[in-house]
Amino acid sequence: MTEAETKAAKQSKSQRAYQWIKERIANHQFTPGYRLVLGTIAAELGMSVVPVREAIRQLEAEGLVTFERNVGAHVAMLDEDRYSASMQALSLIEAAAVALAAPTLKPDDLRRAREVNDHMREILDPPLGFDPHAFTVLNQKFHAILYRACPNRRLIELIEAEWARLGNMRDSIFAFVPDRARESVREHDALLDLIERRAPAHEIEHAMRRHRAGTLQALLSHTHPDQPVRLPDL
Amino acid sequence: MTEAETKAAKQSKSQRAYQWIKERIANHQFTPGYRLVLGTIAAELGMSVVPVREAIRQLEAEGLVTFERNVGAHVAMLDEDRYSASMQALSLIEAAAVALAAPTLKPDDLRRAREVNDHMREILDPPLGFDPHAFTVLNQKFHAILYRACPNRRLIELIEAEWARLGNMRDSIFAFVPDRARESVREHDALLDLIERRAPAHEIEHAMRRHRAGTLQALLSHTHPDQPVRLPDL
DNA sequence: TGCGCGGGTATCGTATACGATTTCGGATAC
DNA sequence: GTATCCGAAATCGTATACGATACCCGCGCA
Repeated sequence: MTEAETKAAKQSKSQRAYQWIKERIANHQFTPGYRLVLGTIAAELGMSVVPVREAIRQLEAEGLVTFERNVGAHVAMLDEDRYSASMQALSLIEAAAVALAAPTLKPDDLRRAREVNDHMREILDPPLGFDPHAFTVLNQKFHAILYRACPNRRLIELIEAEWARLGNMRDSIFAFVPDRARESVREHDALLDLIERRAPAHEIEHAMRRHRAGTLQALLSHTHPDQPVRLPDL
Repeated sequence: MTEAETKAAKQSKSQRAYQWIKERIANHQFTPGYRLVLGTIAAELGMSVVPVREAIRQLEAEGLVTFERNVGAHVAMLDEDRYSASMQALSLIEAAAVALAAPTLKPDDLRRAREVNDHMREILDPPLGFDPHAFTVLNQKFHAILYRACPNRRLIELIEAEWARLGNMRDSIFAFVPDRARESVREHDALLDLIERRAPAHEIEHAMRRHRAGTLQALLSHTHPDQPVRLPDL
């Protein structure tokens, strides 16, 4: 038995189910609204329904899954209002985290962030067409470098939980609004400049809020081209 | 069968267990570190262990309970660092929520908030000694009036989840540091003034952050009188 | 043709049962 | 007297079983 197998065996089945389902949701193998049938999942994982139910309860508490008595579980579907609210919450929390992280960021972190952002810039105009998924992955990486340096662990947890909640739709934005990608890269540069020159925390926080809000705004104006700006901003 | 009973019967046992345990934690009937034995709770509630396990898993996901494989569940115990981090997160999120809520607060809301705060001031110097618990209840009420008006529902959810997480220790602060209560009442007044005169959002947000941070600071200096200020503030 | 109505099936909710793991106390050796 | 080991008791983890509920579909009736 390998080390990995030993470790896996040590994990409870309910934990395995939890991770398995969460992974599929993150992957988009289970898309919003998808029905999670206890028996089917249990069979697929070679376990009984009990651990699967527990896993689903946990996911429900995290907001990734909705659960209805005597009906079943579905991958959570965020309507537009909820999505906007969640995105704004993420924006506010992440901005604070990055502002707190800024003074502790090492030159090496900044260098890595710049590398990622340069890579993002490079794939903006590729020979074979823009790849929104690749861009999104890099974008996430860029943000993570910044907020993960935050000394407040709880904020990091909250950011990542919210990030997971938004999961699905979040990724599609650069597919819908490729112009926003270009703008994002510029804003990333500006943000790194602010951090590098040790700008005051409130400036960094503000820049970060505007950056996230801009992305949300872009998505909203795309889905409702007729409606005016309506972000209740801070 | 009464209406209430019908409704109760319609709820799943796992939901009842969830609420029952959560209530006890909020009550301090189950204090941090208290061991939650599945069988005992199940017997007390007249159900089997399965629903109780589910309930505990949900509470674990919310951070109110810790769970260790093959060992059992305990009411979550926050060490000081975690507590500070969580409190700071609450401070940041609530400040944003109140800043967003401020423009929408009706004169009636403000009047109610003032009433609560006046009540808090009254019980600062009572004939029979200061009652920190009563003060805490009013304090919570005061804060809730403000942040509940926030148009962003998700922020409200996050605030209340964090509030529940902090639950236990949070309440004891005014018992430890009664002077902070006096200061709190003054800050509440100042905050209401800002809101009433429609101060810019960032001023309200800042005042709110300082208010919460001040309370945390008071608690920290109380538990470590020798140590200097060390709040990584925004 | 359209609309209830009833029954069958899929799925959920929970109890019970039992093997697995940890914990704790006592016996034994030093 | 202290440390260590062993076994019993407590508790956890999960499978299985079965009643309860909701959903689907076809039938009868208007």
